[in-house]
Amino acid sequence: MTEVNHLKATESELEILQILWEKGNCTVREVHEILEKSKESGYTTTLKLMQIMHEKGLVARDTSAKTHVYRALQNQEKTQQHLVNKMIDNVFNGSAARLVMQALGNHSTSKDEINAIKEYLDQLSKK
Amino acid sequence: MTEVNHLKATESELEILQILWEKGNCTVREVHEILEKSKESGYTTTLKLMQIMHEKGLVARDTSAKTHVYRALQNQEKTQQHLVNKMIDNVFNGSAARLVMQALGNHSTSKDEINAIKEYLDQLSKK
DNA sequence: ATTTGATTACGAAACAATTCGTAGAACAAT
DNA sequence: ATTGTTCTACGAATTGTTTCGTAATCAAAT
Repeated sequence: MTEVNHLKATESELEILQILWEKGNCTVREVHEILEKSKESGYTTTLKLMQIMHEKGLVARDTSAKTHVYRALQNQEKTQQHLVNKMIDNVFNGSAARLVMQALGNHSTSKDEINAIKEYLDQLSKK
Repeated sequence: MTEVNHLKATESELEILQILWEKGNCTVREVHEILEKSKESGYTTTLKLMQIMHEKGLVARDTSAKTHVYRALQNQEKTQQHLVNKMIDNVFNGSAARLVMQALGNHSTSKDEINAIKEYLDQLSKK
């Protein structure tokens, strides 16, 4: 268990990681433009956040050109896993099943999604 | 849609709500003793937190005796729902299924739990 | 070459959350 | 009634996060 990771990202940092995971490589401006859609905040705020993330080792950046290019260093799955586990412990008293049902209950899920999950469960059962 | 709720609890406040949900009515000391097991912090810290939660309307308290007794005012399911939805949006790009699989993958789930979820899925399918 | 515009760097303000120390009230035990 | 213990109240320090203003740098356009 080499815990290389476990720099916990803040709420805002997660939003940015999110974008980097999806887009791959981004400039500050690109990130900022996406952020702007759902948020009110200035460009230098985004910049600062990404600089801090770099200090913390959450992202890497290429500074060879004037405009720096960032990419996520945190692994998406690991981060998701970590957050989900935390949530199960903190909010669902350790019951993954409860969280699952809660998640499926409201967040109207398509038949395809439901089937995908069923298959997944079958595989799990076999072990 | 009477939004009575939606005072968002902080991380620490959630831990306390958790305990109150499980135990029902608690004194500060009871809460603190449980908290202590997983956390390093003083009694007055817990007290202060619970006082703040009272100000915010997250908990009610009975002050008729010297030692006050607290209980949660936030509804557990609603709070869970809210947090899960937020997580699906923020961290799983809107896919509940992804969260579910992530949740089940690592957090070693018992056969009983898996079966419970399957049944639940069957019910969902029928609609 | 000068202006204009976009970029980074960075300090510091503003805000939020957590932690604790200390004082005083309540009460039980002596 | 005095002492010791447990409790609440509350201010204030500490720590963490987010926000922005300003200066410096660079490059493109005039």
